[in-house]
Formats: sequence, structure tokens, C-alpha cells
Amino acid sequence: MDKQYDAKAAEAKWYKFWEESGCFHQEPDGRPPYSVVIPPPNVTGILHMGHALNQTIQDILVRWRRMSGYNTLWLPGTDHAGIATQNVVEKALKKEGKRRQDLGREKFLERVWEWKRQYGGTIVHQQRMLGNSTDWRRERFTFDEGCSRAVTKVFKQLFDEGLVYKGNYIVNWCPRCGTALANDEVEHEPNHGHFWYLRYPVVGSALGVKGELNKDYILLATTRPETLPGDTAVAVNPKDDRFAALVGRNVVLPLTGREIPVISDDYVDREFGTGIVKITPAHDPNDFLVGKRHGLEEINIMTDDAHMNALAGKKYEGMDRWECRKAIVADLEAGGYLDHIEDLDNQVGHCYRCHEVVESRLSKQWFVKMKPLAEPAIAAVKSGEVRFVPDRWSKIYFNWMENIQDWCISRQLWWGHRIPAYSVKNDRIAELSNNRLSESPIVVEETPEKALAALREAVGNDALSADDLEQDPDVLDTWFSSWLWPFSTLGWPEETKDLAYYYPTTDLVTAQDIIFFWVARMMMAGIHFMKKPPFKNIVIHGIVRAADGSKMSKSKGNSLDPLELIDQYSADALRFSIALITSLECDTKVNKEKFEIGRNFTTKIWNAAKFLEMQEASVGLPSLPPLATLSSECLSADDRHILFAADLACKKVNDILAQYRIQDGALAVYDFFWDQLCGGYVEFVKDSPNKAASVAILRDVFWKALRLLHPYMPFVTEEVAHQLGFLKDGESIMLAAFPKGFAAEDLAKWGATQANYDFVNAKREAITAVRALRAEYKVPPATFVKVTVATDDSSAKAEAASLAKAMRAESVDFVPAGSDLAMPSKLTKFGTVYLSLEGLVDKAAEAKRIAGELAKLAGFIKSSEAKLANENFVAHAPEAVVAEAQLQENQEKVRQLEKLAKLFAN
RNA sequence: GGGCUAUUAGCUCAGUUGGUUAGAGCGCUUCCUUGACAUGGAAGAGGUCAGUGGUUCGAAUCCACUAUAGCCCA
Repeated sequence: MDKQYDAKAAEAKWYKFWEESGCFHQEPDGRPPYSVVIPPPNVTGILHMGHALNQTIQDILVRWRRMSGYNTLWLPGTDHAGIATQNVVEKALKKEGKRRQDLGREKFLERVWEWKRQYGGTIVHQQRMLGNSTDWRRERFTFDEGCSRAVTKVFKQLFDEGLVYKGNYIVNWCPRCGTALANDEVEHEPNHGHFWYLRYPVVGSALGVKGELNKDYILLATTRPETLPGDTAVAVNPKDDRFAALVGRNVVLPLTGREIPVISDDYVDREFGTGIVKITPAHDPNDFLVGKRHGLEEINIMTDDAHMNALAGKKYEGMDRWECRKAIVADLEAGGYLDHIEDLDNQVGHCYRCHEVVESRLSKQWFVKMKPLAEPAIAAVKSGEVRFVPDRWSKIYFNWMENIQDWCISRQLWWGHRIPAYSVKNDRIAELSNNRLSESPIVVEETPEKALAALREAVGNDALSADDLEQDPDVLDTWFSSWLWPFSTLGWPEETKDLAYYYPTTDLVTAQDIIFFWVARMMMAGIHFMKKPPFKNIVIHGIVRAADGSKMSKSKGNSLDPLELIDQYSADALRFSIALITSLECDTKVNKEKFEIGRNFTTKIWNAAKFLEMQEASVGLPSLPPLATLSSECLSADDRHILFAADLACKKVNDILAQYRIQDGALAVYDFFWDQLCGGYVEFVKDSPNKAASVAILRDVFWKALRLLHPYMPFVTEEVAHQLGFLKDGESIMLAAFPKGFAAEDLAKWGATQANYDFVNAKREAITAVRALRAEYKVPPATFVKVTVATDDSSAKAEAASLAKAMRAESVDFVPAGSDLAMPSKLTKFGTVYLSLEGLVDKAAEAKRIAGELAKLAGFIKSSEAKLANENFVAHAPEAVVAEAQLQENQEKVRQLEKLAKLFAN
């Protein structure tokens, strides 16, 4: 083996091999399936730390299951990201001085597809760098033919079921993107705004705003004065006595002279502002609902790019909404309507794509009725059929699902699944229906041909031709295709073998921030269309944050690039580090230094492999005895210890991964490899009395360790497995069996027992104790010392040689337990170890140190005695005996220290 | 306003159904280049488990309240 591990070469080589030899791909068979669909990244995206974390977790689970005998599918793909992708292409067009309208819809879409062909592969290429074992032969795209068919079919079915409807409703509108947004595409952020207090004269009052409050005029507060021309009422709470006399009267809407009523509605918060609120049904979602309840007029005063229209009044027409705000405030002040202004911190909605301030806007949109879909999705989690990991996310899920609102699914974009709703052209309907209809019926069909047939029937005219039809210009929200991802990607609506075998998928792994966007909706779609929830377990992990806890963002410059980290530390290092520092319970804070952990571990593995190779060379690989031929008599305690430890590690890792405790698994395998294997056993092997047996054991547990590690560090484990000859050319560790530990009878035959395991751990404790004594008494590292161990354990003497080596002792003698030697000592589970101090020691300093330790011990003894004096403690505590033993240990320590105190006293 | 979560060593985090003197990694101090590995080894220092009260023989762990921080929804 080379002196150093070449990660870059190994990673390139093995990924190519895995992908080309079909290691990632399996076909349905008789084994149990384990399937996972990847959260499809945005096709315009590039790999970020969030992907690295999310996909590392998935790959660990997938590789573990694959090695454990499951027929495993991890399905990759991307989503078409309506707004984002359209924006990217529009930006490119802008450089050519064009707008998408200049090209026309068809030509523009060609451009987008062209862009997709050229750049859409970026992120899937980057995912390969991570080592993902995704089945690329099944890669899907939310806008590919199959997924698109699924979308159309679903839309029609929901329409036929009355669960999709078109309505004139208030929606979130992004004036920059020029499209409607779903509620959860709006991000609310704190804003330092103002409360403008306005006076509206009461109709019939002579004094108006100069008169008496709540008699001649009313006072209300608003955060959005520019919407004033759209006001159609002012409202008070029905329980608010202050304004009871005003309800039913009219007030004059300033600047317009329009008279609007004072209404009463429970929506109004008596404590907020003045307790009177202006109602603008066309520009505020709450006001919209109030308006519906009271039959108010809806006056839309803005254009779709947030400029004022003619209904806002001649003076304001054409102004942008912020400009108009200034103008209206100035005019209100000039007219004496402005009472005063206060500062107000509130929340303002922004577009999650472009960050423009979202405008509430009245428009015709398509919606999905969510309540009927949500109910079974709630039940599936309540019954335990689908489980959240960690469980607490189910509360968040319920909270959202139980307060669910209808989902606005139409988007005024070109890039996306066009809504399959058709009608007769507006200017043709009267003629074609023989003047029976003034407005065309809308039909929803999967193809234009079917739509034509349906419209012929609806209109009652068989002469209707394709040219008379028009399709709804809008497209569907990207999530309307993503929510079908777990089954559309498996071939639905076709009843494919894959679908029958791999659906429902097993685990879904995703971050907390898309539980609503995606997870909840997939639950609804899966249950509604497939009659089965789309997955059994929903594993939610945190978000990767910068070292200071803030969100990573390019604009802040605090983000880490996973590709850069791979380049610098290797993909294995990135994966292992991220697994080791990430708890499912909370967000992960990362900085560059954290990735050194993984890199150092890779180096350790490589060096340990080199050691094994050397040992094999010195013994002769063919002469290593098979483990089955070994028996207890020919093994040392350390041999038995590592066999037991390896067995323990295998069982632990399997158990931990079954609970999705990725971090604990990383720690367990790290501890086993570094501390047990390298720290303990390798040192022993160097001087093993039965070297051939020990090297054979080392080889066996090393191979187990590599496989335990493989899900975390796929590349280095593959490379080392081949270097050491565990695998032949053409084989892969990713298809090797995941270790489950040894057979119980083998462990028994080898004497690899818990007692032996504890014994060796005790022995290591004794070694540490002597090293600590050496350090305390400043014995130079090169000096050989004399050690005495007080123990009655007859097996201890067999360890004399290995103890001497580890303690750097010229002799290790044994005396019966309880012997009282006048030397510095430490109490260990192995026995009391004594260090002979033939060298020089500062007696005064020692005496002082010992006095300090005695004082500390006295404290412990006192508290132990108090416990034991407590009758309740003795009666209730099952560990009382242990506590008593503890007391004796402390008293033993005190005796030793007192003895030493005398030794140093003069 | 409604909901969720967190607070343990300088930092990032473990701590599984309450049970000896609370752990790991990084960082820090001291020492060591002896034949796998200085991307390493050895030994150390460092915590009244946010606070207060309660339950219990016993609380980092269970309960209540308080403080601080964060997230989601309205």
C-alpha cells in the first residue's frame, strides 16, 4: 500500500465503477424492498450543505439496508422549479435585450428546455461527488413525460371530484414575478413600519374632523394608507361599547368623498390600534373575508405589477404602491385627516423566490380543497401507520393539517404543467352556441381531443373545431408535481412492476422547512390517489447553519461549499464529519475545522490497514489460521477482548441505525475502530504470543470494521477492502454483507465473554494509572520503572509481559490484594497499582498535594455516610450495596493517601 | 396572539425507561518523533447540567413557574 491515501483518485475510480457496473440498480425480486425517493433538488440549483447533510443521511441508511439484504432503491431526480427556472432564462434573455413575450410562449419554452439540456445536469453531477448510491437509471424529472401525465391525470380527477375549483379569491401576489403564490411561499419578516392614525368624518356631522371624537369623526389606524381608495367599510368589534352608536352609520372616505358604512365584525381586535379598522376587501385577506360576510364591494385599485390603476383615482393612477403611499399620506395631512403617526413593528410577507414584498390581490385562480384530503393524512399519522422521527414533528404536522387552508395552485408563468382546462374562445362562444351562452363552459380533460369532444357536448355544437378552443394560460405550482413524486416516479399512472414493488416507499428523509410544502402534501396525494401513504417513516433533520448559528447564505458570505470541502478533505471526510456532528434533534452548526475529524479518521484507517498488511507479510497470509479453528486456550485476553468488542460494535451499529441515530452510529464505529482496534488491539498484536492467531483475528475484525464503516465512508472502505484482498476485482464492498456480529457458540468457544472484556478494560485502566503516576512524579518517558500490582486474580499474572511493555516497566510484580506498600498508588478495577519511587521526588510538594486529595475524599465520604445513615435510602435503593462498596473504596483510598503522607512527611 | 424547541466543559454536541464522583470531539496545558499513523501517541486542566420551587430515599433526567434564545403559524 502507498504511504498516503489518494482520496481523489479513489473517489473518481470507485464511483465510476459502482455506477457503470450497476451496483446502484436493482430490479424487483423476492427480497423485502427498501425504497427511498430523494427530495428532488431544484434543477437550477447547485449543491449546498443542506443537500450534503440530507443526502449523506439517506445514503447511510440506503447503503446499510442494501448490505443488510434488502432490495434497495434510492430514486434520484430534480424538480422543474417553475419560477426559478423561468427567472434564469428570462435573465439570459434580458442580456439579449429581449423579454419572454417577444419570443412567444412556444419559442420561450424551447429556450427553457434548451437551458435544461445544457445546465440541468449540474446538480446531479455534483451529487455523484458525494458518493450517493442513487439509482441513476431511474432518474426522474418532475416535468418529464411520465410525471407530466401523472399531473394531468391528478388534476382531472380532483376536478371531477369537486376538489379542484376556480374562484375569484384574494391571493398572495408577487408583483415582480407576476404570479400568484401559495400561502407557504410567502415568508414573513419583521418590518419597522408605521401606524398612520386617520380621522374619517361621520356623515351628517357639521364639524367633521374638527369636532368630537366618535361623534363627529372616528379615528382609525392603518399600516397601509395607500390602499385607502379601495376601502369599502370601516369595522368595529360588536362587543366594543365605545362605538356602538356608530354602527350602521356612514363615514366619509377621505380624498374620495365616498360614503362607506361602519360595520361590526368579530374579526376586529378591540385592543389593537384604536379598535376601528378600515376594510379593503380587494387588498387584504382578512378584509376579504369580512367583505364576504357583509356583502361589501371589492375594489381592486392596483395593476399586476403593483401600480395604482384608474380606480385608485386620477391623481394616483400609474404610481407605484410606495410612491402612492407617500402621496396619499401627504394629501391626508394637507386635508387635516392625519391625526398622528406611530412607529410599529410588524410582519411583512415577501416572495420566497425574489424577496419582493407580496401584495394581496383579488384574482381568478385555481385552488385545491384541502380539508377532505387532510383528514385521512392526519389519521395515518395518528394511527401510527406513518411515523415521524423524531416524533415531535408530528405535533407540527397536526397543527398545520388541522388548520389547513385551500391551496392556490395556479401560477401565471409559462414554465410548468399547463392547466388542462379548456373553453371556447370568448369572442366565439355566443355565435357557436347560437347565442345560448354568453360565457363558455370550462372543461378539464387530459388531452385537447377529449376537451374538444367535451366542449362540443357542453356547447351543443358538433361543428366546434380545435381552433375555437383555448387552454387556460396558467401553469401549475411546481409542488403540484412534487406531491406526486413517490409514485409518479415509479411509473404511475401505469401499473408498473416498480410501483407494485417499491411503493409505498420506506423512509423519507428531509429537512424541517419543507414539512408543509412537500411532506404533508405527499401524504395527502399518496393516500388519495394510491390509497396508501407514500412512506412509512418520515425522518426530519435540522438545517445546516453557519458557526455563529445564522442561516448560511451567499449574500452573507458565510456559506460553505460542499464541493470545496470534498476537494480539500475528501467526500468521505465530509460525510463522516457531517454524520458525526449532526443530531436529528437540532440544527447543525458547521465550520471548516469540523471536517478535519473525517479527514483524520480516513488517514487513521489507511495507516491501520498498512499495519495489517505488514503484519500479514511477516506472518505469511496463507499461514493465518481460520477463526473457526481457534479456541480459548490459544488466545490471549486481548484477543478475546477484541472479538467481544467487535461483536458488540456490530450489534450496536445495527441497533442504532434501526433507530435512525446516525450520529450515535458514527460515534460507535469511530470509537470501535480508533480506540478498541487501533488504540488497544493493534498495540497488543505487535507482541502477541500467538501472532498468527492474533493477525488472523485482526484481519477478521478489520474486515468487519470496514463494512460497518462503509455506509459512512464508502470510498476509503472500498479502496482498503481491495488493497487488503478482502474483495476480488469486480466485487464491491457496497454489496458485501453488513456484519451482524459473531455466532454465540463461536464467542463461547473463544472465551470472548463479558467477564474477559471487563478484565481487559480493567487491565487498561491499570496501565493508564501507572502512566498517570509516572506523569505525576515526573518520571522521564525513557526510564523503566518497577510496578507492583495488588490483586488476588490468578489470571492477572498472565498479563505481566504486556503490562510491562505498556507501562514501560522493568518488572511487574504481584502481591495479594490488601497488601500495604509504602509507595504511591492508584486504585483500579484491576487491583491497586504501586509505582516504586527509587528516583527523586519533591517531598514537600507531594505532601501538599496529598493533603488536598484527602480533603476532597473526605467530602465524598461524608456524603456517602449521610446517604447510608438514611433509612429510606437503604430501604429503597437497589444500588445501596454498591454505594457501600464505594464507601469502602474511598476509605481504602484514604488509607493509601495517609500512608503516603507519612512517607513524604519527613 | 397560537404552537414547537432549546439552554450540560472555552466551542459543537451526547447523556436511551430517574441510580456510584455527568461523557465525546475540537480547542487548551505538559510531555513524546520507539518500526502503521505527528492528519499521531501519552497524561492533564476545565462543568453548582439557565434559574426558582415541587415530586422522590435519590433529579441533567419527571412536574410547575421564571429568564434567555431560536423556529413555525396567524
